[in-house]
Amino acid sequence: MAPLKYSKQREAILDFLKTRKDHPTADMVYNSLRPDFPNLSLGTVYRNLALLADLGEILRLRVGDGTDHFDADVSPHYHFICSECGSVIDLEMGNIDEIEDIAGMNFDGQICGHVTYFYGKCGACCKSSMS
Amino acid sequence: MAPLKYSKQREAILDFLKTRKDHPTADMVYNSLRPDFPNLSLGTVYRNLALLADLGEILRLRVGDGTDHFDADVSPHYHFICSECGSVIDLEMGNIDEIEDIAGMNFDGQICGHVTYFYGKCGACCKSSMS
DNA sequence: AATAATATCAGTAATCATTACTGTTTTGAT
DNA sequence: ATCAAAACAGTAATGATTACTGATATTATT
Repeated sequence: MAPLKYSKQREAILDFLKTRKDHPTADMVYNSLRPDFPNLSLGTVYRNLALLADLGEILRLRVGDGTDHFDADVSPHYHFICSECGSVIDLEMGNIDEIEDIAGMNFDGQICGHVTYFYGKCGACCKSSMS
Repeated sequence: MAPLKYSKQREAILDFLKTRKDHPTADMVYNSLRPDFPNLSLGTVYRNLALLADLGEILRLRVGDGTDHFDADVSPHYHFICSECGSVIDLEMGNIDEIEDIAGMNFDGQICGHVTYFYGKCGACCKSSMS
């Protein structure tokens, strides 16, 4: 209904996200692209991140630190958030979709998805806190 | 270091939360208490909810709808969020703590917690959408 | 019961992430 | 080359939350 037109800003935002494994926020994307796009608008970054997330080309991560993070890896996987440094890290783990079956056992609605974030102290923070 | 003093506003906020199973937001708490506390301040509600959450007397739920919900039931349990009506519903389900072990298998940090929210269509919305 | 110290309050202003608006520029089809 | 509309930059507005300020309430001490 609303044909999508090309924009080099959107392409740059998606390309940038694909080069990163650290799940940047909108503001990080904005600041990283500013050298190449001196008059890029923060609103453009937000609009395109929302659009790409709606299209399913990226993931929007609400990790609970007050600002959304984004991930160009849309394959099913989970995330860990370090309670100390705040970094968001991919987890390599087997699937746990059976938790939806467990959750649905005594529930009269339809469960069709879940989000899970793991918390704790990341490897780097573990090392640096050893005396 | 900072001795806690009694306040009837804080007591009322906690008491109110204990009467509810629908996980109200700060604004809902505020509006529900206004008849009894005509000059209650929204800031007071926010401050006390944050304080109670820090003390572990209530849970802060970041369900992803942009505004935090609160729960006076601090026993371990999970939540379902209806994608249609937005209601937050307690789930009665067995424990799934083994997902932390699964997540930790190929991870070099320490995992000490997780949050999981289940999404879908609640029982009421399922019924009302049947023609 | 009066006093003093300070936690808490009400009311308001400020902050921060995000979204909406407006007039201009780009895109893509004719 | 022309035109409709998608997208833009820049800015204003929104909404949830937090911080500030001077007044009030609570608690311990006299």
